[in-house]
Amino acid sequence: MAKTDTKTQILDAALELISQDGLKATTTKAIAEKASVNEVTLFRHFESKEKLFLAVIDREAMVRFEIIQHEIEPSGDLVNELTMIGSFMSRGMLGKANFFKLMVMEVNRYPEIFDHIGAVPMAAIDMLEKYFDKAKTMGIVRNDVDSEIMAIAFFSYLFRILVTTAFLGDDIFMKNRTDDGMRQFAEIFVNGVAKRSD
Amino acid sequence: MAKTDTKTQILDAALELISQDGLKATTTKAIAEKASVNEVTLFRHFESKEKLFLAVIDREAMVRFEIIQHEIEPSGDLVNELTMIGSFMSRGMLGKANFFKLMVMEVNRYPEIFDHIGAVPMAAIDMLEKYFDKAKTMGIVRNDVDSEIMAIAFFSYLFRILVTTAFLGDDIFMKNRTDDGMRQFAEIFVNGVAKRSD
DNA sequence: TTTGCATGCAAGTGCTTACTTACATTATGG
DNA sequence: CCATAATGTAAGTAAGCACTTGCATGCAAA
Repeated sequence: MAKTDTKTQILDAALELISQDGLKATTTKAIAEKASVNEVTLFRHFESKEKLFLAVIDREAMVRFEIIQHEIEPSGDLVNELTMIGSFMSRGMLGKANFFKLMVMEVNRYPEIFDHIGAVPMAAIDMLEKYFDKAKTMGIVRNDVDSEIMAIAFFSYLFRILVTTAFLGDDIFMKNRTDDGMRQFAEIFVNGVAKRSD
Repeated sequence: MAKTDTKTQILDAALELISQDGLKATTTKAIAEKASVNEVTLFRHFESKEKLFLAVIDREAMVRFEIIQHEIEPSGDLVNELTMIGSFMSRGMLGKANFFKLMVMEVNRYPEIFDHIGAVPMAAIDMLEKYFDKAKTMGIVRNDVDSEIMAIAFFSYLFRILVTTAFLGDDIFMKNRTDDGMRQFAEIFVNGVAKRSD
């Protein structure tokens, strides 16, 4: 087996187990077993459990989703577009749910993780903010509310899905209605819950 | 020192430390020190670290906030009322942030915790749902969207505050604008972000 | 074939930590 | 003031775990 493959296997196993049980409760023996390698091999590659842990973070933090990078031009149909953006971002973030949980659980003991946790959410909020800014200039979104607040409000719904899925296995509040819920949320977000006078 | 006081001190210390570092990473010695009690006393009261942990959960799960129990009659001013309800619920939940974090971190190893995690959120969502139902009959809220979806959408904003505060120390997204943000969010939630034609 | 490198295997070391035991000390209520 | 219960102190035990060492094995390139 090539060296790089072994390393990858160990990193994968470490990510999965540490995100499940926490760093302290995860043994190097268990990681090695999950990676189908000898425990000694683990130490030969990473020296210590802590360095392995930090290597996991380094590797995962590298992979940004390009997904969120590019900006989106508002088309006019806010509800439809936000439904798609929301579903898209949600899927992207859920792909990193394990890593998110791992960081959040260990940030107390490793404060240097802190900045990584916010990175993806901040990028998502940033993209949404720009989207709303453009929609304002197009005259389809209100001018009297800060775009960042809009972005954070919208993002909060996605964040709830991420957190519940990462920590509890699935969206315990929406259960199996998550997909349908996104459209209904977008509807509320765009038009509000208040009854229109017209 | 009376027996009950000692027990309480140990339970308090255990809650604080375990919610910080996780069960496995928290030592009985550290808990005893924080509680200003001898380590042996801890074992005399709780037999084992695990039983102490479960005792913490039992105690905390007992204290429901009556806060959320009673229903609220919509007054007509949705934005103002939801701002107040949101701030109120948020404060109530933040008072249990440590316990929330503890449960969420250990639920993988102790699945029996699961039901406790959802209890408070479900109660909050339930109350909001009833609130929107009543507001519908009063004709101030749209009838074409499910009240539960509305409740979950609104709750998601509170949930984000809870999670970020519990795990990261404060609301990293809204930073120091949390209070002001609640009103702006309520505004968006009630009236939507779309520009009105009228 | 040979050399070197990655891995496996077996055994062990030293430290931490949950938990115990035996005894001394303090506090409290009758 | 005495009896009893609660707590402190000191020391130790047993187990788990991170990490090491020495050696054998297989594999791939020269």
